[in-house]
Amino acid sequence: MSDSESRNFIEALIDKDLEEGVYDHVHTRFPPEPNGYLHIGHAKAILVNSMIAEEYNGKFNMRFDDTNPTKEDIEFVESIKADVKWLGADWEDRLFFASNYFDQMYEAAVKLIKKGKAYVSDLTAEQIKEYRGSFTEPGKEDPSATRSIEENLLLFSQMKEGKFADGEKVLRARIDMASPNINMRDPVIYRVAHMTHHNTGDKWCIYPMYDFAHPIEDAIEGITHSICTLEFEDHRPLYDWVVRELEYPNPPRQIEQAKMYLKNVVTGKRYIKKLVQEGKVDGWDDPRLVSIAALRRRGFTPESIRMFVKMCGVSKAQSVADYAALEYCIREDLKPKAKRYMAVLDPVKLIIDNYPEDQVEYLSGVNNPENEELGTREIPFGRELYIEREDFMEEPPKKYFRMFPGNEVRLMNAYFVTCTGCVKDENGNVTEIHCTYDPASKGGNSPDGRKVKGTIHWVAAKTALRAKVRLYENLIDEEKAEECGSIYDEEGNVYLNPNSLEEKECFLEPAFKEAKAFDRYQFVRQGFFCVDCKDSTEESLVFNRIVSLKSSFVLPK
RNA sequence: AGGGCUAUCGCCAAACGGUAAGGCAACGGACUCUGACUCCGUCAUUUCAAGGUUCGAAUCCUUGUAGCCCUGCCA
Repeated sequence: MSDSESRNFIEALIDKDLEEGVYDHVHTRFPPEPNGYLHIGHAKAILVNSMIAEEYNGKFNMRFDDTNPTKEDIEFVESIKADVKWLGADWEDRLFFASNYFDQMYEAAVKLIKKGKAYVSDLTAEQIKEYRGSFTEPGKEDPSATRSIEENLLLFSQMKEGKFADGEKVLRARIDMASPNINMRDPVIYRVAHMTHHNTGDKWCIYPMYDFAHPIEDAIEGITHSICTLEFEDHRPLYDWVVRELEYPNPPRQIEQAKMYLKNVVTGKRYIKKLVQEGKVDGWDDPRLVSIAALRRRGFTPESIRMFVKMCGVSKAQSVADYAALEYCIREDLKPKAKRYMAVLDPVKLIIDNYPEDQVEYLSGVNNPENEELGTREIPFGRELYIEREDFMEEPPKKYFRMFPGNEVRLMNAYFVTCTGCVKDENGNVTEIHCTYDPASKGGNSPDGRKVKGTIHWVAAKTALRAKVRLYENLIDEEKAEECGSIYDEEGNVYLNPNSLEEKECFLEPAFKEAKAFDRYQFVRQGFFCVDCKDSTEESLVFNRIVSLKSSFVLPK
């Protein structure tokens, strides 16, 4: 995942493990709980795990950590699988569910009880909390802790058999009620929950807690390096305790890395849910969001997200990545892949006065000058065209080299034209621009070798296709955020400008007739666009702007 | 008795006692049938702070400071 000179801390740890013979191979996993949609933050977890496996010629597992039926839903399993697959993380035939290990987990709990390392507690949730102590005070011994092994075994099997109501009994690990690490103060490892599980149905009414279940899942699957996020650092002693007490031969090692955050972007389920419910966004895959589904619909490629994750790197320092870095990655990826077609987003008519009235001719255009494999296409040309309103100025500032009266420019792939003037309505708005063309400059070059400084794009009026484009604005100018009605999170960070979706009617060249969902194009000087797979129909295309190009000519004040 | 973790350019991030990589962003300039792209150049005498050890410190020691996480029968 990076060059040999520059190893991140995870690679350094793995290198050391391999060198010292702690492990002789590498096996990682991505263990989501199926309780929501995946977002850009998960992409890091997925890709760091899978890329490490690839790098070390190891294996990568997909595993649903479904140990709490109260929060999970089968609905999410398929969407998570689809997203992980789309990102290119390959679990081959290793798709697992923690719930399939419930028998082994039960046996593991019995083993702990037999070792005197676990006991059934009669305390209520409130009492357990009270007995746990606080940051500055040690906890108190659970009165149930003195029960005999036989009694514990009996009680635990009764828990399993459904003899107790939810919350009536729990199984606790016996560790250290005075530990400065609160996770070690006899953590609950099994609770009673009479609930139908999406995978095991009504077979179980007791379910293992994360801290107990996770190390067992890893150990069963032969995971070597269990990569998780920083907030689990305090849980590592417990993770190690579990695999040690259960006497697994080659226990996995937990490694914690920082989460990935993006500036001015929401990943919190709570916030997104609210946006969806209030109708502020179109759903979990609204292109303004950063769920994997939204990024895909917006037009981001899996390659670009992989590039982004690599670029951001791995460390333990809490950090917030710049959205600009993600945009760089998609531009970089699409540059050689996207066909560069012409589209006019803000049209104004251009009339070539010396071009024959009813003539239509076809001109050849290269689809991507940087990638010949993308071929060429025929573009119809005629007397009346549409050009971008911003490509004409009656009184141009210095260094403006597009169209203005008296100036000659190139119509891309077509002819040199010289602007002769414009027609305005009673309000002074330009309604028509006039010019003359040089028939000798067909194809975009003049035989006499004269140069023009400007090249502009165009679409022939008669054959133009109409479509809808959406221009998203997700990089928020913090100063203007308030006036555009932005939504803030609890800490006051801007995370969505609800007005940032601007829809425009635009004109396209006829070649777009072939456009399909997920086709990506570069509209000359307008950035990269993707055909929206959700909203496009046979008759009407809808494009989402994936990312804009860097700023072009900006009018001087 | 509180514990754990982190601090290197606007944003990521290397450097593991031998004299501060790289990428993004930004800014100059060249080139151009996309004012994009590409190219070339600039961008940390200094690593949260203050002391100390050393010929030599971002790296070791001391004392501070700041941020994040932990008192679910969530993961």
